[in-house]
Amino acid sequence: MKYQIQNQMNESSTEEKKDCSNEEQSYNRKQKSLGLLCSNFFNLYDDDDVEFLNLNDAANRLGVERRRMYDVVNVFEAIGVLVKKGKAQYYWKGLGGIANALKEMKEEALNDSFNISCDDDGTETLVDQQTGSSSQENLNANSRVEALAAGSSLAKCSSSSSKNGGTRTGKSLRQLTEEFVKLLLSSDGKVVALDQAAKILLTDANNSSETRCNDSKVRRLYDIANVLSSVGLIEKTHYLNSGRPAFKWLGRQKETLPVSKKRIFGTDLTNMSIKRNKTVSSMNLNLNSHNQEQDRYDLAHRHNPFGFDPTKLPNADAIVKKTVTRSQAMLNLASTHIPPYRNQGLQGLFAHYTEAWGTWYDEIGKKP
DNA sequence: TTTTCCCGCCAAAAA
DNA sequence: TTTTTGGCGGGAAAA
Repeated sequence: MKYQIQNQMNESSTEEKKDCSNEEQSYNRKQKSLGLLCSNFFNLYDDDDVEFLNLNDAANRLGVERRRMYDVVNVFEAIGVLVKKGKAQYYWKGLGGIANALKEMKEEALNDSFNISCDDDGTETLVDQQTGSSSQENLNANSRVEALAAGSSLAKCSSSSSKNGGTRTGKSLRQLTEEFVKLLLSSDGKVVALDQAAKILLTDANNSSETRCNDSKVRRLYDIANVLSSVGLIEKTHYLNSGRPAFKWLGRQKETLPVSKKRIFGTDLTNMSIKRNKTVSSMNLNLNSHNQEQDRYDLAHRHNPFGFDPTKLPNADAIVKKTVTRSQAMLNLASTHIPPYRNQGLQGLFAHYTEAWGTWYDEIGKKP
């Protein structure tokens, strides 16, 4: 997924660099997506050396307005990727911070009154943890999730709690993210439909006629889902055989992927600053700020999916030789051991990495 | 047509 | 007061 997004952006950004000098640029919503922003965020900061980041700096480097950073940052905070340290200052925990956050959220979710469990024979059981009784029944997913909502603290807190103690009405994106994650954790790996999640998380017990309000807040669920999906915690799917959008919890599967610590598969880190209904000529594009050094960097990296050109490094021959030997070993490993990813996208991603590495290896091997 | 979700207004909160 | 934060919903792209 990460690769697809990066690559998609890379292709489009390259195209745009070709075109923007003399043609009107059409708006492409995918280039501005929160998911892409998240991927770029990780590519930019998910490095062992990064401890703190400044929101303004991040916005500049990622080429987005600061408002969009808040959308991402709040979700990242909820899942433990970031910790706010001060005004526009955040401590970067990265993927490593997700485990603890999930552990805490799982514990909180388990403390809810109802939980969905699955017996050895696959029969789903709705358990009332307060009475200890259980009733096996052929509950469909809707009724089970609704029952979960009725008995869980999710429903209770959704109507009244305000984690930040603020007086703003509604629920913060961070809070909504936490509750969404808890709901998914409670789903025990089962698919949760978007509208069900909305019903559970967004229904206000104090206001029974908030359909319009919830319509608005469903947008927030889309935002959250896109970020979580980008990080690899959830997978977007469809609910049963209907076309309704739904989400499946993947957990931290993505951490098994070869996540690069360097900028990869792209020459641009920024989301394109092309706005709806506007053309490039009217925009103050970050692309225009590319200096010659940046262009050289882009050129050097354009066909190198691994973010560096070993032939330009000191003692390049030795390094290339070492790299080639290592890459051959990795290729051998990859060809004999393909991780059994549950999700086809990840399987495909692994295959794509292998293929990309092989192609690059061949090119490097041909260099004199 | 409906679904998805980017965009930016503007008010609350913080400095 | 100014600046930062982020709720919110319009409306356009995508399906």
